[in-house]
This record gives sequence, structure tokens and C-alpha cells, in this order.
Amino acid sequence: MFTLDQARAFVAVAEELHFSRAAERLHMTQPPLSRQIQKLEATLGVHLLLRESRGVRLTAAGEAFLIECRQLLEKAESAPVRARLVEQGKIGLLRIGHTSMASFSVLGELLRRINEEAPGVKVELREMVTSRQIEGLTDGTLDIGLARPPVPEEFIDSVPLLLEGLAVAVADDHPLARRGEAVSVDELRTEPLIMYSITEAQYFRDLVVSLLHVSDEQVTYTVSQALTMVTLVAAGHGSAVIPASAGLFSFPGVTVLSLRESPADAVQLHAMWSSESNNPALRSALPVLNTLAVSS
Amino acid sequence: MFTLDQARAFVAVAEELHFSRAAERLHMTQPPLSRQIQKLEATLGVHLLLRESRGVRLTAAGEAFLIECRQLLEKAESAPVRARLVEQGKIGLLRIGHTSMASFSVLGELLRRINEEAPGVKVELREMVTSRQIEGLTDGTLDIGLARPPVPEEFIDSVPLLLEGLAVAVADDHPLARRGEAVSVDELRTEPLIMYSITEAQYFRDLVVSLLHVSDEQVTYTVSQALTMVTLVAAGHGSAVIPASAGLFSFPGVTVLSLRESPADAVQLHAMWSSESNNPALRSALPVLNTLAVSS
DNA sequence: GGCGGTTACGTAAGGCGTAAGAATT
DNA sequence: AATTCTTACGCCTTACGTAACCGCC
Repeated sequence: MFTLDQARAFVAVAEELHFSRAAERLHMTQPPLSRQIQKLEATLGVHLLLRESRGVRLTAAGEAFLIECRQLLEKAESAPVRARLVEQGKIGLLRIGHTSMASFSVLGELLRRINEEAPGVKVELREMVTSRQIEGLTDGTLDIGLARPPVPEEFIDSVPLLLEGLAVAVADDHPLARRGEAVSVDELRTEPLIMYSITEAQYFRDLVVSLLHVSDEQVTYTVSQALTMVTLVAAGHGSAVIPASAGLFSFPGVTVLSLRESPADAVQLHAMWSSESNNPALRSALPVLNTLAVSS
Repeated sequence: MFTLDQARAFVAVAEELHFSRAAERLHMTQPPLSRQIQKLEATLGVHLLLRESRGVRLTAAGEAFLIECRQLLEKAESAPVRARLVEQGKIGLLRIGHTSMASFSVLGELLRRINEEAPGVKVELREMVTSRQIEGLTDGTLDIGLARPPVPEEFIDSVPLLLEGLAVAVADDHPLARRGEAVSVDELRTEPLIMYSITEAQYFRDLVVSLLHVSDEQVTYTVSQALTMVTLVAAGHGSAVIPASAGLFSFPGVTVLSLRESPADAVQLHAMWSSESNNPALRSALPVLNTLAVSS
């Protein structure tokens, strides 16, 4: 098989159509260049050049091989550059898991900033619940998770990206909606409520239960996502306690009122990543995450 | 810069994730393989592998470089193959010049057979008059010409591809058309005639003049191509002497009658090529030309 | 005779294999 | 102790440069 040096030698000769000038360009003397070209032709079993009294010409095969060689050398030059860029995290792949709510709040801004900071980094988005995200971060199939607390201490680093209060979603024709003021937990005691699933949305369920005393009879439906709640509220199936940001998107037939007793940082969304990740693209993204962090 | 051998070594290690097995695959011992990989990493300035107690893993940069290396090696393998195919004339470019009449007769069959014989050969077609074709063959910008005699003896080889008689094109409402029989030259003595240009179609002009006694007063127009003649005949500008094959394509308003005195091989179309051409694609095409040849 | 490519020969660099070493399980 | 990668050393291949050579305008 031929070598890259032979390819470079051939390209030089083919472009100069003159061995001595080509040798000069390659910073070598002319005889070894001749030998290399001969060797190249021998290993290929193809005549690339027509030696004539007045310099050299390319055969048809030489023309074809010249094109191939140029492409080959270009690739040989660019491959190390790419490898270095990947190592520096300038290009690469970032697999981001996120909850469905995250896509309505910080996700857009996060992607914008990552793209600003490291334009070559491709992002793969996967909507997944918190527990799956932790799994992904642990087994290396995910680089960043946008998930709910608690953050497992081991091998997972995190910053809080979003702190918000809880709000109450009620139908437009509900008395509380007409009143238009913040709602107190006591006013929800007897309301039909749509609740979070204990398996799929434990974080929210715990959060709501810690504030309200929810009785089984109140609960009309059990769902896994805040958005589903809003659609059910619109359909008249009851009221729901949701993160405040879910109210930013006005949904027809639904009025969102703040919940008086909810601390402003009741609901948290954290960015998490494996502290042991060796994905350089993650390293480029970390400054972005820290910029977006809010104090918890 | 790295070498192709280093690329091969890296691919082997990256695929085996084990130096000893990779070395075996490369038919070498393990220590020099280690050194080559180290050297590769040093020249790239990039860590490609994570050496761990239980074998090796790829870094993100390593993954990227692996992909590049595979493509690089594939190209390095295919380039010589391409060069050999070009040399053998299996692939390549054939520049064929042809007269406009050739495209109505042998050209289609010729292209079909070339494509059968050498499917990798790309054909570039250029309509040009005979004299331009000879120039092209001589200065190397054309590989094959489909042109009219005479064939210059020097450096041009040829085979006759088509021998045909002359015919007479007359308007449908002409008395000769109504009669529907072969025409004699004497019957054309006083007919208005469309003639060939002496500069652009000398071959045809000479041919016609050698058979007919054309007087200047007869000539209504002077044109360079037989097809133009047919359109002028249709428009009622006179009659014309054309190659018989031009009558194969029935043109509305025109009747083509054979010319009694014309020998069956009066009009000749030859394939010509430079005997000094070094285009391998031409060599693949020559058997095809010989197959299509007719005896003159 | 000069221009342009090839052949001959001595030197130096670099790769390979064997053997020994270091680290982890 | 075994596995797996790295380091040390001697040999040999091979590429380079200088010098001499061949063919053609």
C-alpha cells in the first residue's frame, strides 16, 4: 500500500508537471522524489505519469488518481483538527434529558446559550421523567438532565435553574376565577382536584401533599404531567395545583391563580450531570449552566 | 503528520479495544503497536484512548477520529482501484463529436453499445461539423468523431459506420411526390433546389455536384445542414438532395424519394479517432466501433 | 551542452521483535 | 499470580542526499 507522503509527492509532481520544482516544493531533492513516484506507480500497478523530453504529463489514470489523492490528503489534514475540536468540546454531542415542564421554561434559553457558547455542539433532546434522567446520567447515556430534586449526591453534580411557586388552575367559570385573587389552601379543601401520580410524578405529589390536605374523595383524576392537568381543568374535570410557569401559557378556558401559602421556591428544576463524564462537549456547556443558575 | 499505518493501527485498537488482539489482527507484536498509538496521539496532540486496567476505552475525540480514519482508509483503498479501472478504460470519459445527421442514425446505437461494453465510461456529446471534429481529434480535445470523409491519413484512424444513398426531398404537392417513384437526376435539371454551403458542408456539396449539374439559377437557398433543407422543402422553397437516412423521419409536408443515379454508398459517415490517443476509455470503445463498422 | 529525469551508494532515521518492567485485579 | 499496557535495546528496513549517468532538444 502507498503512503500519505507518496500521495503528497504525486500531487506536487502532478501540479508542477516538473520533478525538480515539485521536489523544491516538498523541501527535498529531486532523486528521492523520482524514486517515490516510481515506487507509487509500482505498488499501484498503474502508470500515472508520461515522462517526456519536455517535462511530464498525466495519464488518464493519473488524472483520476490526482483527484482521489487531493481528497485523501484533505481528509488526512482535517481529521486531526476535528479530533482536537472534539477534545476541546468545541464540537460534539450533548444528550440532554428534560421533563416536559422544562421545555416550557428554561430549555429554550439553555439551548440558545449553548449554541452561542459552542456552536459546533449538536444537542439531542429527550423528554424523560426525573428518575430516567438519573439513570441516564449514571450509565452514561445522558450528558445533562433537567430534572426535579432530590439530586443524588453520588457522582452527580447540579445547579438549580428554576425556582418557582405553585399556582392553582381553575376553569374560567369557577367562582375563584371570577374573584381573580390569590387562592389559599383552605379554599381548596372541598374542591374536586386533579392529582399527580405517585409513581410518575412523586416530586409534585409530595410537594402538593405537604401544602394541602388532600382527601381521596376530592381527587377526580391522577395524571403524570402538569400540562395534562391544564387540559383536564379546561374540560371541567376539576382544579389543579401546578407550577407557576405552567400558567405563563394562557390556555383557553383556564385561569391560573397563585397559591398564597406556596413559597416562591417551592418547585425546583435542576440541571444535573455526571461528575465523572468525560464528554468534552459537557465541559463547554458547564459555564452556560452556571450562568443560568439561580441561588436556591 | 500521521501515517496511514498509524490510522490502521488506531482503527484496529479502537475496534478490538485491546492492544494484543489488535496487534494480532495487524500481524505484528503488541509493543510496537503501543508505540505507534502513542506516537499518533503525540502528533495529533490529542488523547484518543483511555487506558484502563481492564483494556481500553475511546475518548470522545477518539470516537470522532475513528470515524475519520475509517473514511480515510476506505479512500486510500479505493483510490488505486479507481486508477487501475481508469487505466483499463473501464471508467473514464469519452468525448464524442458528431454531425447533426449522425444523431439521427448510428449515434443512438453507438452509445447503447459503449454503455454495454464499458458501463463506467461517461460520454460527452458535442455536435460539430466535420472540420471541427478533425481539429478536436488532432489537438486531443475529442476522443471520437462521427464525421464525413475524407479521413486525413495522418494520425487519424477510422472505420465507416454508415453508407447510404442520396434521396430527394420534395413537397407533398409536387408532381414527383404524386408520382411516387424514384427520381432521376435529369428530372431535377430545372427544379428549384436548396443547396449545401461550400464552406460548412463541402462534403455534401461535392457529392451533389458530382451527380447533378446544378446551375446557379436553380439554387434558392444555401444551407449547412440536411435538416434545415427538409424544413425549407416543407415551407415550399424548393427541393433538396439529402442523405437517405434523413428521409427515415417523416416530416409533415415532405416526401422523400430515392435518387436513381446515386450509388448505395454515396454518403459515408465514419468514426474517427486519433491513433495516438492515450485515453484508455477510447481503447474500450474501439471494439464497439469495429463491431458497428460496415464494409466500404 | 544544458535541461530533466534516473540510477548508484553511503548515511541516518525509524520501525519491528525480544525481553524486561509496571500497574491493576 | 495473571493480565495488560509500557519501556529498553539491538537489528534491519528504508528514505534521504550527494554524485554520477542517460536521453533529448
